[in-house]
Amino acid sequence: MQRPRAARSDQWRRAMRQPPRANDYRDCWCGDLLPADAGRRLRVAGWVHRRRDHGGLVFIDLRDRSGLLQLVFHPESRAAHELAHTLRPEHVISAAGTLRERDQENVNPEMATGALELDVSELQVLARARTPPFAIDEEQPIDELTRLRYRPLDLRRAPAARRLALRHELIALIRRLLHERDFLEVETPLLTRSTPEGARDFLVPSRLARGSFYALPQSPQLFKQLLMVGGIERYFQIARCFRDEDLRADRQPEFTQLDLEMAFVAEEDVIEVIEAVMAPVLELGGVAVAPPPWPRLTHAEALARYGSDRPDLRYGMEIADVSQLVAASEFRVFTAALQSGGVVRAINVGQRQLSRSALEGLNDVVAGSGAKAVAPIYVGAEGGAWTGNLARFFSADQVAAVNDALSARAGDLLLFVADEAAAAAAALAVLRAHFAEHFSLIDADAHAITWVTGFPMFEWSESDRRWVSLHHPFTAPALEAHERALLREDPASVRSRAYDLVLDGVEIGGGSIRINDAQLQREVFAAIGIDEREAEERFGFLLEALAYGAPPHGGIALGIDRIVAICSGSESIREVIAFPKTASGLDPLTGAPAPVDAAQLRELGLRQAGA
RNA sequence: GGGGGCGUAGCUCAGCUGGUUAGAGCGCUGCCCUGUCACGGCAGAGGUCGCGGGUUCGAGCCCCGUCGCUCCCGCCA
Repeated sequence: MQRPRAARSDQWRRAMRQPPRANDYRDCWCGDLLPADAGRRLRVAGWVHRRRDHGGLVFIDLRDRSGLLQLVFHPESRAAHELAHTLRPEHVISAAGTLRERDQENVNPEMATGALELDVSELQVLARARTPPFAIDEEQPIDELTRLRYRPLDLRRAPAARRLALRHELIALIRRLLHERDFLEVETPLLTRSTPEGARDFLVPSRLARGSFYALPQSPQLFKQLLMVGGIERYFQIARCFRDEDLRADRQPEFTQLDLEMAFVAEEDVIEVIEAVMAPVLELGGVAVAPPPWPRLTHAEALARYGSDRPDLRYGMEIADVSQLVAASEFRVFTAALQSGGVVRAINVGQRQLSRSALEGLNDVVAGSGAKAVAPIYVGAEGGAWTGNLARFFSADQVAAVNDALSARAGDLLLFVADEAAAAAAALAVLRAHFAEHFSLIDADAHAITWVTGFPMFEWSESDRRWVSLHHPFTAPALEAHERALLREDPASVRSRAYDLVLDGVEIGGGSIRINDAQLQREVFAAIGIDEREAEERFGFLLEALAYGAPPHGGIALGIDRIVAICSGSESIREVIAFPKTASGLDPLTGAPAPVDAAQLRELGLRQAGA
């Protein structure tokens, strides 16, 4: 097998801003030394990155966070030279000597300090290292389980260190920009009470109140609203959030949000702040998006044109609704779907020839979306007439109208889905994503960001047999005071004042204008089946706070992990979290979660069920 | 909860249609080497083929189960 060439450049490492305080270990960083430093007598410390032992001369590449520096051991410095033979990768050493400029022919142009080397006269081994389970000095991909099991070693590798450094830079910028805009960073409790709506809570048993439990927060939502009532006016937090649900590449049981809330604001105020903060953050992260103001799509528009409420705008193939255009056709699949209240929608895949089996395979591609089938039609060369065995069901006028709606040209492949609106949208969204991937339509450097607004306030939950909040129950409805009866009478018609931020088809944040009136909050609770008593019991503290003069307020939460993942080109947010968990919620490093002593359980008043 | 992919040396992988003693590169150990920078040379060690069961004269390979990793659906306001 061809062995991938190890990265030889350590240029990515950021220059350290100031030298370390000189002590017994070191007085300089490795990676920052310049030719002007040649001649200095200095001491460096770090890990043995690589060793090249010639028997006579010994070369060591020494690594610290700032980068690499070559150490040379000459036989003349006998003690150091002898000790140098015993060095192995990842041993921790401190070395003192004279920094020299290398002879011209010995310069390594691929190394930031490649024109320099430290002529070592004194070597101290601070710690020996076992042979690491994988090489630190290569970029070769290692099985993720192994990396997590040995995460401290993995973090020594350049890609992991680079991602953590980027994460820090982005968060530091966020803090600075929000500080400049008069936001206060306020911490909120991690031990709080369980709330009924939303994700499953992680519970923490109470020792002092036996039989009762804290919950880890799914987000600081309620606390930030209380901070608004408390007159903080502009709050933010880099907040850890916890949700006990099944995991994905972009979901961890604990994750980090930029949580933010503002008083006396409407949608535009929150959006303006986020654009002002996130534009420079994305720029620093190397993600080039259009300058603000960023585009807005309504929820309905996003579903109609892209089939998804988090549309990926990096590629075209917009969906067109052709229901009216084919209603009079002879094609029973279409007309039957329309008669039962469904829709016929299509995308134009462009000049693509797919084999018969590939076309049939599309049915499998959309299978998970609930739609039954995909009907492919090719646009022929002659005047846009359709080819294939479905063509005969459509009149020339119908063909022309559909071609027009899809901007179809000769040779284009059109894909139709006839189904209930939601299933059709989902299927076409899957097809868009499938072809974007399959035909490599997405330029690695291309990014597209958009707001999605105008969400429905509620959606019907078939499993719970009730309306549930699409965003959360504290989101304000887009209703005038005299329209409030709609919350009871026609919940489906009510829009909320929520907004999502979508980058490259990933929901990176969402927020809303909140309810600041206790009575309206009660009515919204009632609409989702939380009666007066339950509302008082679970959310009494919120209702009480709202009753004491709550300013109009709203905010947003942005997924820091997802943002850093996109900025660093990571497939999974695990890559941008120092100590992540596996897809089954385990930490291979610590072994968490783990059983506890019976005594610990007793103290908490807990007993294991069964057994 | 459901579906797909993966699991062979410390790491990354190969292993044909089921057939002799399971291989490679890197790493590791020992020796040699004074200008290397993925140093080089010589020699060597290293395997519960994830685990359990089954089929077979014979299983790394086929079947069943199970565990782990991973992706997706459900779920995640």
